[in-house]
Amino acid sequence: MTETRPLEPQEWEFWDLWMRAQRLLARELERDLQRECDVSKAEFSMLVTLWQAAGREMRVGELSESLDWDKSRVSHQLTRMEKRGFVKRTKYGIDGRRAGIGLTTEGCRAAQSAILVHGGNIRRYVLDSLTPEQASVIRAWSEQAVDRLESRRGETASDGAS
Amino acid sequence: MTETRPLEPQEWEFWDLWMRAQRLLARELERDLQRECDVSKAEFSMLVTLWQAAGREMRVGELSESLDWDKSRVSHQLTRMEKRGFVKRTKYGIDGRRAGIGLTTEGCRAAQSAILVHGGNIRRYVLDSLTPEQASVIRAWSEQAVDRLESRRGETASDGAS
DNA sequence: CCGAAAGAGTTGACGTGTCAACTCTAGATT
DNA sequence: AATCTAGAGTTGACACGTCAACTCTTTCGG
Repeated sequence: MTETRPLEPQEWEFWDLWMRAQRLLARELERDLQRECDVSKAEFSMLVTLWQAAGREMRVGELSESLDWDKSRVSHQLTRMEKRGFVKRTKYGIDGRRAGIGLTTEGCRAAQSAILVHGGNIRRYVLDSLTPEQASVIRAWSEQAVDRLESRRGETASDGAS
Repeated sequence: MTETRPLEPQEWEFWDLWMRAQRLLARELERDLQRECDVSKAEFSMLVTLWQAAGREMRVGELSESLDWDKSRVSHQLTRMEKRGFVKRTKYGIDGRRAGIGLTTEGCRAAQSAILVHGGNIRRYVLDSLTPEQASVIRAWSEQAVDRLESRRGETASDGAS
């Protein structure tokens, strides 16, 4: 019933342009982060999340929730970052509970510097060049999109808004 | 040097929201494409590009240019898609020239169906829910960003050796 | 107490993406 | 003509992401 006619050329062009802008921007930001801090985007996300936990150890499940990453993705990333010396898995007590995750000193250092540098890049590449109107439209669109897409996940779950 | 003060909390929040919207949207679109057409995003891009070449064979270099992908990325993707039977590398004549790339019958079929389905999803998930004002602001921002980022590509030449 | 089910985390296989090193040919240099 | 070099394409190593299968502990039902 849903007539699936192909996109009009100008629709494709619009979509293509938009996606290209996102891709180029993401590429530029990630390259700079890598070059200036020797930290990848995935590492950055992980570092920020652990950094925000302010020294407290986090469980894999919390990281997964907070980053909106698959648990297995978190685990793989932790393995890589453990090798790099950014994080450590610390076993819980004798009760056999699984690992808590914490930043190493090296991880803290990297997190601080990366947050500063990356924040600066975001400001320079993006925020500074947005007109107030653009910013407000983009914010509105983002809210709209996130609402729609996140509600889709829990379909039958509680409304969440309390 | 530009003073690199950390982003204000509301700036982070804005950036975070925007990125989350992009991420959720991309995830949703890719999942649907995968589920409905059994075609990944990378495969889709490749299929579309070859499809637009209207049966004509393309060289790896042209694909690389047209997709804005690294040549090695193109080559790896071709290898995978050759295994799936979507594309074939056809050797040029006896002059030893390298491969030309073409869609197989199977590839054509997949391209047609994926373009239809994916286009429909883009329309439903995105285009239909954009107000004209949002669309025009997003288009303007995208143009602005693409201009700035694409012009930057030439000038980041590796200096050092004068 | 024993065993099934549930929850947390890990692992392996594989597709994707990047970087650097490599092969092969063609055209330029001498 | 012999070689050097530039361009095209491939390959291997490794980081990133996803999916399904697995381990281990806790918990719940008999």
